[in-house]
Amino acid sequence: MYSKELLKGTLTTIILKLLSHNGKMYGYEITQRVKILSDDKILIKEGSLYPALHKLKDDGLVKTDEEMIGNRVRKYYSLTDKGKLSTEKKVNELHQFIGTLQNILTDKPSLA
Amino acid sequence: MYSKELLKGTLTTIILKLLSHNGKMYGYEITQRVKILSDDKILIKEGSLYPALHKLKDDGLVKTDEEMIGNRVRKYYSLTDKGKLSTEKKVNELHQFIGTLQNILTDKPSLA
DNA sequence: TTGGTATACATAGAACTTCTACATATAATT
DNA sequence: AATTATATGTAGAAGTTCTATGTATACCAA
Repeated sequence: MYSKELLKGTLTTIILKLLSHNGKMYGYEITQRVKILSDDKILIKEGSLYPALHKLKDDGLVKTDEEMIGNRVRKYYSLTDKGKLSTEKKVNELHQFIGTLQNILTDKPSLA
Repeated sequence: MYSKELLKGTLTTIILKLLSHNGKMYGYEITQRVKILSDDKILIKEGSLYPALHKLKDDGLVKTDEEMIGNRVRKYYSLTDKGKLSTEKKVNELHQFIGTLQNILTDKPSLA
């Protein structure tokens, strides 16, 4: 399990990227997918996930549709067009940030 | 300039790594070094840097010594033994986190 | 049938980091 | 004389994620 602080700033991008890759997902599914992809090192809590999803919806980046699974409602999230554009930008930015971080961790100028 | 949130959780590790690499540095020097290493994309503000440095000192990871430069005091920061151990751990953790992030951004399981 | 675990969504309030904005002061440049 | 760069620092705001809790269904084992 990573230090909690590391995830800050990346959670939204992670969620968007997973939705982009998988079309539509529901909340619990996202937590499980991240758990698997991170080899159990990133465990997203409900208190992190749902506020993040609600904010994405408020911002118009994702939309929801509900399906009945047996007796209960499952809420699927998927990207809007605006969300698709935003995902691309955020993923690019994160890739660049990772590159910059690696420069710093080796203390080499970016130009090298 | 990156979205501000991305830096969260990595600033302390960046500071420690720079101190590890350079022996001793003063605050302003750290901001300038990060500016160069990040190609102007990470601009650490005083309000971020000094609280972070003070916390590192409170936690015993860095120590300070002051030098007179002309009429003014310059405060140099350097790693304690505890700080050196901590730096190694944090840098390793950050490298692993970056690897995990890259897996997620390509949506591949860690084991692959 | 009781208890525990997994699934599934959600909120309130705490904790933490970084930011904006401000304050202070010297040195160098225009 | 005014501005910019150097240099350290604090107060309070903003933002994200976490802990803890609540609700409910489904499944399995004892």
